[in-house]
Amino acid sequence: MDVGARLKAVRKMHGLSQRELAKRAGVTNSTISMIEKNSVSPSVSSLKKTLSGIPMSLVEFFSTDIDVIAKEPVIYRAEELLEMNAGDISMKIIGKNRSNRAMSFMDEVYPVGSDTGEEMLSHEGEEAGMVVAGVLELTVGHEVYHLSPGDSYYFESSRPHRFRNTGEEDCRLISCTTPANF
Amino acid sequence: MDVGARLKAVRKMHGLSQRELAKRAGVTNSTISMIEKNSVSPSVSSLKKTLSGIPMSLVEFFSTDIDVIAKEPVIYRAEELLEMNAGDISMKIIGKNRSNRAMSFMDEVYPVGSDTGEEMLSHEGEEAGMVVAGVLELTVGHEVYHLSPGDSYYFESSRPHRFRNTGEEDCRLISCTTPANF
DNA sequence: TGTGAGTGTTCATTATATGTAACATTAAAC
DNA sequence: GTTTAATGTTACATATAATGAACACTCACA
Repeated sequence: MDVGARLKAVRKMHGLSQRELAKRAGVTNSTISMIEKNSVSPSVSSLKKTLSGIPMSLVEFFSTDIDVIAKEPVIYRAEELLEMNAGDISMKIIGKNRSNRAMSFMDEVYPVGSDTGEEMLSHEGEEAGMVVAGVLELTVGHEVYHLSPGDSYYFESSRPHRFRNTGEEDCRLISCTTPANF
Repeated sequence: MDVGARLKAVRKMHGLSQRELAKRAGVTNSTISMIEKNSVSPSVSSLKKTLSGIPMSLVEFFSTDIDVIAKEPVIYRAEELLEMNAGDISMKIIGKNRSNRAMSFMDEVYPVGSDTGEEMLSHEGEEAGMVVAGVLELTVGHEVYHLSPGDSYYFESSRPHRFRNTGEEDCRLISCTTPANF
C-alpha cells in the first residue's frame, strides 16, 4: 500500500497543490511533500488532518481504489454463472472473476432439507437477501424467522446465523454480503 | 475517532494481550500500551504493523463498528416493505430503518419504458444485481447490455451507467450497492 | 529578457513516536 | 504466605516525523 502515491493521486484528483491542501488542512506543505515521497510515514492524526483538507475520511483513503479501473466484465449471463456447492446448497457468485470486490452477490438454491448446520455461522460484515421462491428458515441469535417469496433480511454477519430449507420445495434466494466472502 | 479504544477493543476481541499482540506484530508492548492510552498517535506504518498481528487491514480497523450491535430488526416482510419511487421506477429498500448500513439491498421494478435518464449515473462504490423478471437494458461506459431473467451484473458505480426497460413487460430486479446510497 | 506567482523539494530545528528496561499489580500454584 | 508468570504502565534514550525557511524549477506575462 503506497500511502504517498495515494495521497498524491487523491490530491491531484481534487485539483489541489501541496500548498493549497496544506493550507486547508492546517499542515505544512513540506509535510505533504515528504508524505507523498514516502520519506516519512505520517502519524494517523496528521494523515487525518491532511485528508480533512480534501475532505476525505481515513476509510475512504485506505479503501478507495485509485488504480486504473481495469476493464472488468460487467454482466454475467444466467447460463454462464459458475455453480459452487457448499454441502447440498448451490451458490452462483456474480462477479467471481473480478480482481477485487466489495461484495459477494449470489443466487443461492437451498434444496429441501438443506441446512448451513447446527454450528451457527459468524463472521465479519453484513448480509442481506430476498427469497425468490420456496420458504426459508433463518435463525439469527436466538430468534427463528420463516421467510416466503418477497420476504427479506438484513443483519450483521457477526451475529450467529443459520439458513435452512424446512419447506417442501427448493428455496431460491438472492443475497449479498459485504465484504466479499466468496 | 478513538484509535486507542478501537485498538484495545479489537485486540481484546481476539483474545490477545498487549505483549502477545506485540510479539506477533513485531512491535513492542509499550508501543501498544501508549497507542491504547492515546498517549501517542501512531504512524500509519506502525499501526499497520500492529494490526498485522491480529490480522486486520487498515480499512477494517477504521470502518469496523465496535459499538454495541443494536437490537436491529432482522427480517422485512414483503407486504411491509416501504415502496419508494424515483420517477416511475419503484424501489423497495431492505433494512431502510437500520441505523447504519454498509449496503443498499433493493427490490426494484422498472415499468415498461422506464429509464434512469440520458444523463448517466456515476457515484462512489460498487453495485450488483440480478434480473428476476422481464428484460433490462444496462449501459455501462460505452457498452450496452440486454439482460434477461437470471442474468446479472457487477460494476464500479463510478463508471457511467444507465438502466432502462426497453421490453414489453415490467422488469423486476434485485440489486445491491455498497456503500448504502438509499 | 526579466519578473512574479505558482509548483515541488530540501535542510536544520523542534516536536513526537518508538524501543529498552524497569516498575507495580493481579491471579494462580505450591 | 511466597513464588511465578502473566498483566498493563512508566522513564529515559533513541529514532522518526513535522515545522519553518530556504531553494530550484516552470509557466505566463510584460
